[in-house]
Amino acid sequence: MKHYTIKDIAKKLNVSISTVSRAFNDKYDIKKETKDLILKTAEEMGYIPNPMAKKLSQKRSLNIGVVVPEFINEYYSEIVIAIQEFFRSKGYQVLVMQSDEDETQELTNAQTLIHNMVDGLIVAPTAGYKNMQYYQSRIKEGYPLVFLNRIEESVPVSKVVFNNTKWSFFATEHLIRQGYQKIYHLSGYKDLSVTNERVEGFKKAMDKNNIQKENYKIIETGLLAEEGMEVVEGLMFHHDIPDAFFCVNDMVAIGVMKKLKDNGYRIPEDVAVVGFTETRIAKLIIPQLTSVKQPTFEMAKKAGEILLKRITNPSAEIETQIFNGELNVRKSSVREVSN
Amino acid sequence: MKHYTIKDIAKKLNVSISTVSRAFNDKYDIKKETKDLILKTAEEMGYIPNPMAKKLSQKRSLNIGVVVPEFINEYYSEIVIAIQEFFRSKGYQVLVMQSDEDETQELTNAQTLIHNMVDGLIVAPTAGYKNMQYYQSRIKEGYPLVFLNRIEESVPVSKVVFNNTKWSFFATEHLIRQGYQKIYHLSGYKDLSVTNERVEGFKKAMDKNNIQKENYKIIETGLLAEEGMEVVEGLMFHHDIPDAFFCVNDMVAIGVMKKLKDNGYRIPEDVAVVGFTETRIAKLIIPQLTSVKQPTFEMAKKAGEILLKRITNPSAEIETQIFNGELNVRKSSVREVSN
DNA sequence: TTTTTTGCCGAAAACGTTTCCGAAATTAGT
DNA sequence: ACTAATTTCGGAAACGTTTTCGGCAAAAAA
Repeated sequence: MKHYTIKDIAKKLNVSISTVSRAFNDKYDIKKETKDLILKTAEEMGYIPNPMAKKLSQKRSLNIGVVVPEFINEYYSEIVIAIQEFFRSKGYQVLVMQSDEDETQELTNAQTLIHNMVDGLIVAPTAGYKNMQYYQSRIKEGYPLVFLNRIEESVPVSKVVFNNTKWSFFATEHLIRQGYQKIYHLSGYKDLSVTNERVEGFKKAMDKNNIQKENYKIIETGLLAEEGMEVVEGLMFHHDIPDAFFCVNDMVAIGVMKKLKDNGYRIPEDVAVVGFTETRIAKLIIPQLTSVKQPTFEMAKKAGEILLKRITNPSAEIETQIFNGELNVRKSSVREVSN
Repeated sequence: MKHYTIKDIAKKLNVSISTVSRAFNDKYDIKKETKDLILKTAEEMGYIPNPMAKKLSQKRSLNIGVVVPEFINEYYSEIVIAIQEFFRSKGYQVLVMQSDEDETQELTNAQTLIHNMVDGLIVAPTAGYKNMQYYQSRIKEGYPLVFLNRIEESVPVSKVVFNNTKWSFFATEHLIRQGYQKIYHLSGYKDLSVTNERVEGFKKAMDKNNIQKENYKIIETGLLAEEGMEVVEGLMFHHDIPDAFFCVNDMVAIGVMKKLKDNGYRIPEDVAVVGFTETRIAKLIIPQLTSVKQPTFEMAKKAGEILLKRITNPSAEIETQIFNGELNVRKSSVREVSN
């Protein structure tokens, strides 16, 4: 009922508040018996330390901030869950804020968390990178910060990223090997590092296989299924449906598949579709969707580890971790009758 | 760089710290000019008030806690986003924690948030309700608390819920009207209020339409697609595939559809499938999935409103809000050729 | 002019901890 | 038994705010 404080315990036991404080933070000199006594009666009284006071005097909050662009697509949900799991075991609490793919919101989120004295921050930036100057300043002040997944090269900060170029390349080459000639890449927002990298991988595969420029296209879209559908609609109007679509994510791929099937195209016989950043739905849709799986859990955990290292040891050096994934080939992109 | 405090400003301007404090919280007597001067120089110095100190002395945090069972299914993601949006405009920050459908974790989450002095808490309980005693105690202490969506009847607390019984009834009747005779309900976890309510609605529809007990079944599952698939597999083994499946959510429905289609069943000609708590994928899958749409956004906002009212006016009375949705009929459950 | 009100502000206590510093009590060393 | 070292503890400052109380001017009322 009433919130007891350290003072109440001290009064009750006729000891000083410093002694009581010592009992809880066992790094100080205190007789074992008095410590036990204090802890016991504190327990009995139902004492709960006030975290605000603790943070105020300790200058740390045991809180970690996470800023993600969204968590409506399961990718960032998984990331957040993994980060929470990691930090929970270390005694930290993870506060999550989402930016709704809006740069201004992202800045507000980061500021709010920092002003709330989170001990460190993991940020998956949204497109645009207008906030880099702000992050730069925090970094200069020594604020523990780790960037995740969407990265501005110029900022000297620890980063955890996926090797988009490489796996985009693999996914594209897979399509080429299957015999699909004309391949269009639906590329997500531009100005986004992941997008640019995937475009790069796509182009590389085209170059390496000597596919001429008139036989591929890069079409900018968003991350939603509807946007994939719109693109296909536009292409149908111009009688310009290619042999294969390589999409920025599964949702767009599913939109593409939907529109194609609605219009009588057979997948994969007529048109192949490949996604990226595999989600659970890839295995459930018919035909099953080929996609690149990212090691979401491991990436999130690594980001946590780097941040924690940086928090406990302020002079820990900046590190960049690049992760690889796997291409899960499924029916949506194989011409032969196989799995 | 250096974090300035209220003292620094006071010293610089030769005023007292109380005057500076007054300048920021304009409810106190202070001359307009000095206030402006203080605010201006504070701005120049890049002063940021320390939230911990503020919370410590004000006894409130301007933080709101939200505990959800998971946010991997887009339902709770949307809920959280809507709650954040609501509170952000009121100057509150929303801290999110997820319980991974685990009661112990849920308790830890709620405790963590409360110990961190969130001004109020919105909880969507996980199955089991073992933590009700804890919540009871908080409520007795006057802690602002709103329950969302999964409710224990016995606890006297403000609640925001969806009318599961009613819409489960409607969805089931829709199947009956379409001429499907034998209908199985895949019901999610037992012990969960939403599950029980939907089962109730399902049974009501059966009763009202005089469908005999041997022509329907209620099968307990989880919330994942895989579990829907397993059920179908089991039923196929016993040559017991019904005319229609009414599923606890879209993911299970999709699992069911997948397994059925893989085994040559046509949907909806041979078997109909209906989901619940509509997600984006419902429109994208083929055939499109009939599902019950919940007013996620409005429900979340209402929960926020009730909580805020309770925070600003501690004697605000308990209220229960029951929401209705809509049944979006799509191809997966209509026999006639229509849209 | 004297008294009362008003406007503005400073001093200081309070919020609940941690932690430095020194003192008392105990133990060890000779 | 006397000094030295060690253990254990209390006092008090500090963290950065808010807020109560009261004081002193200036303005208003008498």
